Amino acid sequence: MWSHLRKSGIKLPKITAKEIERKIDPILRQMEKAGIKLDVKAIQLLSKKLEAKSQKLEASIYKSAGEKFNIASPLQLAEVLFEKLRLPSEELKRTKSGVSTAASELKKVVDKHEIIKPILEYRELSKLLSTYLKPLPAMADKNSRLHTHFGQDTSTGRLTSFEPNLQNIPIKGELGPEIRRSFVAEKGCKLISADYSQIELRVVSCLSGDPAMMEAFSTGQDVHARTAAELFDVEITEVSHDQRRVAKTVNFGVLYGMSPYGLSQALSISQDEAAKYIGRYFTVHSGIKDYCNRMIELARSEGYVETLFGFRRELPNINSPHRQIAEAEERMAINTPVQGTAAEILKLSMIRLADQLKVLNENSKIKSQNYNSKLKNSGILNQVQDDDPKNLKSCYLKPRLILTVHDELIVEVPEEQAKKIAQVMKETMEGAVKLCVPIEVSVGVGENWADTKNNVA
DNA sequence: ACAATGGTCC
DNA sequence: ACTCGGACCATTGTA
Repeated sequence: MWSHLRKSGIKLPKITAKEIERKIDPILRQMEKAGIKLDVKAIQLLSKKLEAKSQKLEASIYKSAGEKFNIASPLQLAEVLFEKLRLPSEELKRTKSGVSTAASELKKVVDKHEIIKPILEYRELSKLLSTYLKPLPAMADKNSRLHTHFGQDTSTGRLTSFEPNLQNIPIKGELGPEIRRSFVAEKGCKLISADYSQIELRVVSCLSGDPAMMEAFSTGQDVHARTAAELFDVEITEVSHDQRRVAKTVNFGVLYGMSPYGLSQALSISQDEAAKYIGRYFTVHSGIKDYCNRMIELARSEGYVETLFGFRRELPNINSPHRQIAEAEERMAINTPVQGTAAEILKLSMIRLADQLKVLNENSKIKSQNYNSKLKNSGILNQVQDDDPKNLKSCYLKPRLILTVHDELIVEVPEEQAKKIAQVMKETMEGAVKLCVPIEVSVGVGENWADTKNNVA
């Protein structure tokens, strides 16, 4: 499907999607076994703090409402807000059971009543408490490590994480970093996080061959700023925060097969205005537009689309007479090759990195003698990671992959090796595939997951 | 046990 | 009326 790209500066490892799946499997099992350490004390402290705050909010909500009710029930909440308190609901979305109480809707009436703000805040805290703060400590093993399970059966080739899902740990807001601070490195070790910068946009620029977008990446521009410059017809240096935000949303929208409605919702603007942006975007980026049309046509005639490495997704309903069903699959036809190829690049980099780490371990000058003294000094003989206590020596202070979050890899390494391995990760990931544009990876080292984001290695 | 609703991540 | 890709999980409320 992509053989025509071979002449466009792209160079691919001789490997198929199936082989990638086969090779990634033992790596995933090793990562599951290794797990990631949770600072149980810290997370329980945070939990207590937020619980107290949550109760105060609860009381304040009951007071504003003039009655007690179940805030977690959309049904009861809607009744209180839109019947008892008579808040205007005309502008808000409906669900099957009545007016939607989704945060995106409640925000529209936040100025109409004092009760809305505490509700939104209460919701946020409830979410964090019930999904992360309370359950995670209970799932940690005797060494405080969390062992997720990685799944490989998705429609685009992405990996999943479950029981617990460690791919949706909060990062946004004030509390996100607080929570991520509880994901820590073992004593004497560091976490290194390396993530691909705008990998999906780079992939689509390459799959489409769109000259403007390729140029943006090839010359190291801020791609969202550039898009903003194009959309608003200003110099790239004169782009405002807001213009860049809009452009960023449009860029993401492209990957999802955006419609004027979807974009209007995402940006809280009118559909007309959204349609203007889309029109302008596709005028400047006709290569992207052609890509979208090509994928839809391909799916219509062949019944499937493929990623760069040949992962196939069937789209049996793309010729459905039901517009809504057909259009949904059209968006999949656009998105799957992009998301799927990005996933393959990440998996390829995992395979390469696992090899690199193995070599590094075998050549390591830190031999068993040093291990022994290190172990004694650090006093952690009884809290290391491997299931088999007899293997303690060989696995402590051994760099290993422990987590992946779609465009990010996290390893845990002895601190004295952190700098070196951070560099290895960056090079390995950036060189995993040669696209027609450069691939950039940012790396950070820290004692915990949050700190890896502040520290450029 | 299951659908609906809502929310977290990339 | 509906509408932007891919996941997992908690809670409510009904069957």
